Amino acid sequence: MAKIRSKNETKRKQILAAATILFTEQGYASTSMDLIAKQAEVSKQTVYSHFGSKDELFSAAIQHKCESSQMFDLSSFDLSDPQSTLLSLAHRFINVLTSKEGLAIHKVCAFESKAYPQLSELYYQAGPIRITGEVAELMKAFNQKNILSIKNPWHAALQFLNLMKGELWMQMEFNIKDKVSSQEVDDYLSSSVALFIRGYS
Amino acid sequence: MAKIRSKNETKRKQILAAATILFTEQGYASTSMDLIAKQAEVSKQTVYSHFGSKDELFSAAIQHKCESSQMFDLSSFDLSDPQSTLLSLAHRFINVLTSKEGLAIHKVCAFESKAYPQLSELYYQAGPIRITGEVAELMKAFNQKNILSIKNPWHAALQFLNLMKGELWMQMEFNIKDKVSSQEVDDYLSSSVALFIRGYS
DNA sequence: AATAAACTGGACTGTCTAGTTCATTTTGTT
DNA sequence: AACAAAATGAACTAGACAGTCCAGTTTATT
Repeated sequence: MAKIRSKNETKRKQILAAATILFTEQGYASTSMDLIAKQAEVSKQTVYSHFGSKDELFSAAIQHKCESSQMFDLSSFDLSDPQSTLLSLAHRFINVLTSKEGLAIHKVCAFESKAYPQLSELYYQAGPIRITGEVAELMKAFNQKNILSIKNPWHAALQFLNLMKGELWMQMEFNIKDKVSSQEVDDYLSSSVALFIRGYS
Repeated sequence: MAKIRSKNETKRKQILAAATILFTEQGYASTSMDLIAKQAEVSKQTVYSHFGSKDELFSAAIQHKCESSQMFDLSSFDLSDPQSTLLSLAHRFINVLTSKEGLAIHKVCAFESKAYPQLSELYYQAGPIRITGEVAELMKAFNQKNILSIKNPWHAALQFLNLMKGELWMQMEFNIKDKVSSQEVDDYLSSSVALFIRGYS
């Protein structure tokens, strides 16, 4: 007469959601289990019943975040006009990069990389590496159609993405606000796309 | 009959040194005042006598670090051969960037940028902005001597430095080791310098 | 309806830490 | 030598936090 009841999946999700927000916003050390329980509208005991310890919950939260990260879909890109294609890609990349969520998890994983190497590796693979890989595919396509002359698509993808980051990334990383107009960003991206295309013609 | 005695400057330096190491290695929250005192070989009370609180000590440590950061000296560069000049600059930049110290303070300032905006701004100005400014001067010189055609030296400096960062920076940020041989770094830097020069010829 | 597991809320333990207090010792200055 | 400020070390306060315990309540399954 097994009366096996499964734990409430909804509560698990609530806990994970609250933990993800709090951990990425405040980091591991400054986030208490009491606050997570409160934020998740669940008793502390339930938190411990679903996730055994603070460590486990932190890992689960970061992992969850990495798995649910949506990627670019680059299949619909028009290859014939590299200038506008790369410019629109650049804008989309910058948007993802400088989103509140994207920034927060990046910071936490970088900061806790000593204490949780496996987590930062996970994020690294699910985030930066995956995006670079997709852009590298695009670079390969540009090369195959003789639109650009790219010997090493991986390098080209890294170069492109890093070029686009520019100053904006650091400003976001350091929480420095409103010093650059969107006009300035547009100018920077345009000139960087132009540099990239000239360099690979 | 003033018997004014100044506090021991050596001890102040010891405290600051210990605090800088511990704060950058472990972050603000995970570093205790007791440990700092122990590491500095000084009593806890002396720490509080020199620096009023943990906050003040943290600020002083970051500020100290920013002030003592040594910069590039770009005056000795040979402008006539941009390829080799930029390549050697790239290598020096990468070395500074990926040094243990450089990484540690970068991470802490990024992570604590919400709690200590003035400190992250300080670091931002003393580090990234200062370096970019110096490289921008070099770009201006290249342009004035008609060696490269650079309209916006600041943009060009940002582009150059971000290009050079490439994958290595992220690997260091996330503590991912020994996946890239120095040969691979050399290749990446060479091809990036070439891209930059082709783009600005 | 009966049952057992999931959940709640609150109290509790042990540990850690920022900051204080104080009696004692060291040290620079006159 | 005498003085006073600086430094020590150890104990102390007060609060936070991870994790546990428990008595009572809800809820899914049989």
